[in-house]
Amino acid sequence: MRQQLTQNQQKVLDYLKQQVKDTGIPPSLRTAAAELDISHAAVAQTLKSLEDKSYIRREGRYSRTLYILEDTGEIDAAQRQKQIPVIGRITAGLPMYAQQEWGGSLVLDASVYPGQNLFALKIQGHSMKNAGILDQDLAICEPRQYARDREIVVALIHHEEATVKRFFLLPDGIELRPENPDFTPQIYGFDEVLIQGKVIGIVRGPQGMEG
Amino acid sequence: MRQQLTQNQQKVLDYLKQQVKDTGIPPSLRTAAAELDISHAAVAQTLKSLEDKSYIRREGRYSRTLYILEDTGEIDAAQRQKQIPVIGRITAGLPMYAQQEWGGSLVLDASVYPGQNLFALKIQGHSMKNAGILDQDLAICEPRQYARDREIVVALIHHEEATVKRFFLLPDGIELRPENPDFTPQIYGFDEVLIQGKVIGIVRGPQGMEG
DNA sequence: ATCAAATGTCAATATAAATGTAAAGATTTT
DNA sequence: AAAATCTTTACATTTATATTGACATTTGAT
Repeated sequence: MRQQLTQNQQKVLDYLKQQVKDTGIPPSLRTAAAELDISHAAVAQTLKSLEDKSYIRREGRYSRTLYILEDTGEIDAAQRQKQIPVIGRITAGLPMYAQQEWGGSLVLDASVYPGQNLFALKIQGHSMKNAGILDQDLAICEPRQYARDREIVVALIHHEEATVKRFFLLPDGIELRPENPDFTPQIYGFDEVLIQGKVIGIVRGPQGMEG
Repeated sequence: MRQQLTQNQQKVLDYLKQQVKDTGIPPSLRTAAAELDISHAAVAQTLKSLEDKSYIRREGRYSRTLYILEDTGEIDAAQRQKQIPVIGRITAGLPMYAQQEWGGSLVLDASVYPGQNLFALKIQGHSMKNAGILDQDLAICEPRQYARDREIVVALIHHEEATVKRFFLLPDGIELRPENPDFTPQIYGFDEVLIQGKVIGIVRGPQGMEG
């Protein structure tokens, strides 16, 4: 939902719309200023406000182009919102119970991530780098007690160490394979690994983009 | 556990929540006062009580920001949600902001992605694989006409081709470097490249996890 | 290509409107 | 009695609006 406009901002926007409709091109600052009976710099400031509020868009530093954005009328945002818990960080050695600790919650788009009882897990380490999963990413997970071959899963090893790896079913056990040549695949017996969920997505924020 | 609210405090809090849900921003004291049919100072006093009981949080001495808190102490999900447009294809000639090119919108967590006028761009291809950016990912971008060295940016080449690459400023031009040995860095003159934004995050859905 | 005109930007400053704060005291609720 | 609520009024701060002038860039005519 766009922020509401002040009276003045609405007036300027109306004028812009009218001009574009009449002449096909937006007016210059000084033309608009003369018409609205204010200074050109005042117009520039109001345009800045309009852009901040997403009613118009401009580009370049000295470009004269200006686009008027229509309301997309997308009223379904509230319905598409989904809130999921972020499970506390997974440090090797910590028992799973400790991971129930509150790591906050995350709002995401329900149309991108369908499913119920999803949870998020903060990735620690670079073992899945080649699968496009980096340190500090949030892995969006769907709870699951089983896994299919080649799926990326959250697995609990020896009931204490949780990890995100690619899953392979072997005749006599389970292989958890990292996606990074610096790490080696590990093979476990069926009773050593508990599948906790399947990774269905990734959310990476600004901090994660800096590495 | 938070202290219980009085009837009046609950009423004011409900009103605040409704406003945030409807308009996206909390009302001013006097707007709320008019709506609740009391004086603005009365509203201020109730807000004080609500803050003491940790149902809301405000900051600064004269700041207008107000956060509605969940019982976990986090900012309310409705207030954290942000809707941004998804840029579909970038077609020759047309600017990104030509609304017809929008491919819908995306809901995301404002506390993860701060900033105004963010937009999302669907990644095409594997050229940024080693930066953890895969085909079909949604790159969350902050609009910017410039870039600093080593930042990952959205660049428009020859006014028609939009691409996501790592940016390097050379003495006599711009290098756009892929993060994938199968691709080669490209060097352009200053007038061949338009920076459109900086990539501040990634959202990957279930489809993107299958490759 | 060159140059003048038109245009957009920026900074400093000023003013008005909107908004938040505080104090003092009255009324109501618990 | 104590706490919560309310009103009025004065004041402080922020935000929106406006002006002026110097400057950078683009446009268009020559």
